[in-house]
Amino acid sequence: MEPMVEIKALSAHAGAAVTLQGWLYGKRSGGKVAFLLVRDGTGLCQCVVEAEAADAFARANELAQESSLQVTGTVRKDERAPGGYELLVTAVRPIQIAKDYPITRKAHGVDFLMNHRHLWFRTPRQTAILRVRHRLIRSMRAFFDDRGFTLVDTPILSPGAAEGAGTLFPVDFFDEQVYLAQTGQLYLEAAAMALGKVYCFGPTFRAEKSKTRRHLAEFWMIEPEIAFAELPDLAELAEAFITHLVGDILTHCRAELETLERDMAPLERIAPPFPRLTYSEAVDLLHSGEVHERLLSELERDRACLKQWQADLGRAEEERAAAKKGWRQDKLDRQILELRENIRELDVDLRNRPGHIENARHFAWGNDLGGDEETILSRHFDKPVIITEYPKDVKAFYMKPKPDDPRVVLNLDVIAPEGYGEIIGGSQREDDFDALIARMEQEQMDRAPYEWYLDLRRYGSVPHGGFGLGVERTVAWICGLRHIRETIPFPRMMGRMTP
RNA sequence: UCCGGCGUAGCUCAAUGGUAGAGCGGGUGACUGUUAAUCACUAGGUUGUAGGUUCGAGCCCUACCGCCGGAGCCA
Repeated sequence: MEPMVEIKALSAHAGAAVTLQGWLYGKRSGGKVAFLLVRDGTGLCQCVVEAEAADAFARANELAQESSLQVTGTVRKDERAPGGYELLVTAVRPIQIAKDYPITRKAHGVDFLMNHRHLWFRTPRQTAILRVRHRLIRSMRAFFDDRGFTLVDTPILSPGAAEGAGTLFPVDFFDEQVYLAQTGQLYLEAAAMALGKVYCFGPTFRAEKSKTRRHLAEFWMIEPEIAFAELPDLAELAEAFITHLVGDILTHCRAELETLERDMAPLERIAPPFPRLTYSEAVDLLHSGEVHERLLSELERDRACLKQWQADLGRAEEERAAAKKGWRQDKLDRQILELRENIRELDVDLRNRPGHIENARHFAWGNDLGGDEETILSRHFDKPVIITEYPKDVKAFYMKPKPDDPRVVLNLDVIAPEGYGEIIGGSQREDDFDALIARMEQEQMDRAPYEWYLDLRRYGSVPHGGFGLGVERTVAWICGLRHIRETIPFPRMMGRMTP
């Protein structure tokens, strides 16, 4: 038999007879010629079956969308073929004939697609996202591996613990109530005292009842932890880390980003130094006339934009009504759907916006920065923003207060550009035994389960810290996705457990 | 938990309170270098559920269920 070839390698076999195996992505057929669009996970290839190849032609006509098959033929360069190469078919071998494949090559709604997630990710857009995710994870691990970090796996089952117990998933562990981990951090601190620089990478679980485009109940997080590191070291590491990730995706996943129609210009700008401001400076910025003016002018601009879109929609609908059947109508349908969705979204946004602007202007020092504030701050810059030194009261017990201003802690958040929200959260940890237990008492925490953790402060405590980066939010940002649910093969979120 | 929006054919959507429709997909046939092909024919419905108002409800009212995304919380 002819050599089995992957579609991505077709160009190296021009003129040769080869066999492809894969699935039928689409088909156009007629009396004298059939075009099979075959995908194999590495690419798409148009396979031309002419009626003279009678057996192949007959079999080609039996195939429906997503049937599995092998096709043999001669590779040839052709301008008209997507990808530039096509296969002139001599034999078609169906493996299994699919019937009534539910996802057609037309528009579908989110709920329908989510219910068919197991099939949905066969489409070019979804496979592009999954490839970016893969490359991103590989880049993340390479970044730490190349800098002398050791991967340490932390447990997924963890004893209750006090911190935000309300947001954990309870699990029955031999009649004992334990929880799914929401971070590996405490264990990682122990590992850092053994190995110096460590990281963990794994799933993490949050039972927050959040149904937004930024939330998953189960997501993946990579967390470095470093002995002898202070807040500025962490900020520098986070900056280098993100720069590395974006650069790596831009070099290795251009085709995928093009498939996703991601505007790459904002990504090309990602380079050190990132803007850094303290929480207090961020609050001042929110209060500033400069920001207020900008928000108001953006509001005006977006209102004009809404009107423009509504006009576009009206025009498209008129044109749709007048259009003849066929691809022209099809294209208009797509435009209309997209416009409607954008309009609905912007309309809601515009109605909420004046309130947000007022909230920002009167934001009180001491509150945690919410999604709106983050968005406002991130829109003020065109790179990720590092915000440090939040009020102690809104942060976790293990964060080290700033020596000369104990109202705040030595923490950092990194806010992604373009409104994608917080992608990194971390801190320098409290390394002093007495200060740590004082804080735990303040929070009325039960000390017993933490004795092992306190040992780290008893035996050779050193300044240290780390952060966690959310994989899915980072994928969503880099790919420019509207929703985080597309960034993970099988999303787990409130109200969604299948498939 | 709160706020807002939406539930009509397998899918995406139409339908002044007055005979439930289109496109796609499925089926049958025709046609051919097609690009989410095209043309003709065809099958396909308890309008989310339960009440109510009305001569008459897909449309109005009430409750519930489901979905969407925003707040809170967070990566």
